Formats: sequence, structure tokens, C-alpha cells
Amino acid sequence: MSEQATAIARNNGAADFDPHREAWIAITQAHAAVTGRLQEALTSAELPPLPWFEVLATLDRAPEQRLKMGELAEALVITRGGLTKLVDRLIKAGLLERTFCETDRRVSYATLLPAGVELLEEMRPVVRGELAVAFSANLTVEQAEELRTMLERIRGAACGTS
Amino acid sequence: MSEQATAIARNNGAADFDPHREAWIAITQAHAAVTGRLQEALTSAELPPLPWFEVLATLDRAPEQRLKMGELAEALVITRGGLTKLVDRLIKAGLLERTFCETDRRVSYATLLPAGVELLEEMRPVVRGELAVAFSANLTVEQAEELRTMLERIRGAACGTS
DNA sequence: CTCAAATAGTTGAGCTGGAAACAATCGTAG
DNA sequence: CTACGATTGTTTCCAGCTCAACTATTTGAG
Repeated sequence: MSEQATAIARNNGAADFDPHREAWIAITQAHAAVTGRLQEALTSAELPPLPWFEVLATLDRAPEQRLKMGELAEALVITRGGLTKLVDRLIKAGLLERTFCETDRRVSYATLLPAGVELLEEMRPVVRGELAVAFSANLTVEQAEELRTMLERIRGAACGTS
Repeated sequence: MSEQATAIARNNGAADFDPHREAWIAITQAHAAVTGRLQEALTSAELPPLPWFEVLATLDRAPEQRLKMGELAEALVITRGGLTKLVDRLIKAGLLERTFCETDRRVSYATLLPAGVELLEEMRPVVRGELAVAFSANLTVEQAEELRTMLERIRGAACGTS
């Protein structure tokens, strides 16, 4: 099934073979496949959706477990408008709180609460497990590292030259 | 800025370093960055959005320039429900038409029309150009190939073991 | 000091895609 | 031949996101 989908998407053996487009399709499909898998695993474990995990995990790793809205939005690669509402939901769920900056009253922080850490610990093994299936199955650790390096280069190129 | 975002997302040098999560974040961010770049390039050229290009390009490479809805949905990695409406929009724009199968009256095909080919030719150079910037900048062709291989393996692992 | 421009975040409208229920058709066991 | 289950596509409803407009604050030029 999936093999066939790839074949359709890039029409193996066609005259106009474009390695860039090939790679791009591969990124899109790998991303979609893994995202889908993670989503499914979370919902079937009766846990919140993936974006919640991303927020919690990102904040957890930040100094003082909090981040300016703008920084968080950039880390998650969504717009600030989208983030405001996403954070609103997590706050409503009691996982985060909004704190403010003394020296610049424009900025507000999304700050992790204990309940958020708790939920994060609950979600982490599920995500870790799914990622392990997706990655370790066919990739060595070195390959994963190399993969990451190349992808970051791509991202750099895509962001840099506006 | 972007470097910083990466640093935030994976908190360089943290105690709990998870190569899988690193790689996963890299995929997500690379995908988002390139998608954003493509979107921007298309809209600033007053062209339709990226999904339209994906539909047209996929159909263009298919035999007889048409595909069953289900096949197309799988190639684009979206649900069939979503595809129905996406195709509706392209039909309304006169780029596609819906054709039917003689032998199995359940299936309907999305079929490329000349106007669709024409638009595709207009969009292709824009997409090609952006992808070239994102990929060739820092990657050799061999690396791009290798990248694709690894990503397809990941996708296989993610799809396979349900 | 003052005011225009820049920056941070929020809000509202609109669009897109997903999940689930539905309709139509096919295939197959009996 | 019939009926039930599987498959294909559509439709309905809804959640989440983006875009653009807006508010509040800060910064910098004059």
C-alpha cells in the first residue's frame, strides 16, 4: 500500500527525475507518517494531542520552565496568533500559567505548572516509544545524527535566505 | 533567530539527550521551514497554495493524468474526506474534472484538464527554485539521495507496524 | 520631551483538514 | 439469488491554524 503510494507520488523511473522534489516528498511523507502515528498512540492512550506535548516538552527544557510567547511560537514553528490560543487551552486545563515580565510589560511568559510536568511525564513514554519504533527500526544512531544534521542544514537554508 | 529556536527546542547540552526526539524535531522544523518558504513564494507570485500544486504534480505524473480518489489521498497523505473537498476546489477552478469507472461504480477519478497542466507549468519553476535553494545550498546530490532513503525507511517503519 | 515606528501579544474572521456517520456499490458465503 | 460485510467516496460537524487588524508598550529620532 504505502510502497505504492510512494511510487505514485514520484512515478518511479519517469523521464523527469528531480532529486530535490524526491527528497521533499520524502520529508513530507515521513513527517506525516510519524505525526499520524504519534497522534494515534496518544489518543488511544486517552492523552491530549501532540501539540500539547510539544508545548510541555519545550517548556520543560527551557530555563525556569518558562518561555516568552514569541520564543515558544518560533520553537514550535507556528504563528504567534496560533500559539496564544494553544496556550489558552493548556492554561484552561491547568497545565500552564501566564506570567509577566517586570522590565518589559509587553512580554508574557508561558510558564509550566506542576500539573503540566506531571502530564508530560505521562505522555513522554508514549511518544518515546513511538519514535523508537519509527527510528531505531532501520536506522543506526549515527544515521539518525546525520539525518538531523542534514535536516538542520535544510532548515537553515530555508529560513536564512528570505 | 532560527539557530536560537533550535537551541530552545532541544536545549543543547541538556542531561537527557534523546537522539530520536532530536531527529524528530529536525524533521518537523525542516518540513515547516520549507513548506513556509514554498507557500510564501507561491502567494507572492500570486499563485494558488501548495496543496494545489501537489495535486496537479501528482496527477501529472500518473498514467493518463488521472488517479482514483483513494490513491491520490494516500499519495498526498491526507484523508479521503479532506481530498474530496480539495478536489472540489480544483474542479471549481476548472483545473480538474471528475470521471468515473465503468467496471466499478464506486470509484471516481480526479482527472487533470489542460488548464491544470497549464497552471502546473506556471507553478513548477517557482517550486523548483525554492527547493533548489533549500536543498542544493548545503547538500550534495548523494546526500539528498541518502536523506531520502533514510526518510523512506522511517516512513516505512511508521506505516508498517500499526 | 514628544511622537512616529517598531515590537509583543491578543483577538476575530475565515479557511482547511480530520473524524465519524452516511450512501452507494461490490463481492462472496451460503 | 440473497444478504451481509468490505470498500469507495461524500458529507457534516468541529477543532485548530493563519492572516490581518488591533492594543499596549517600548524605542529612537529630532
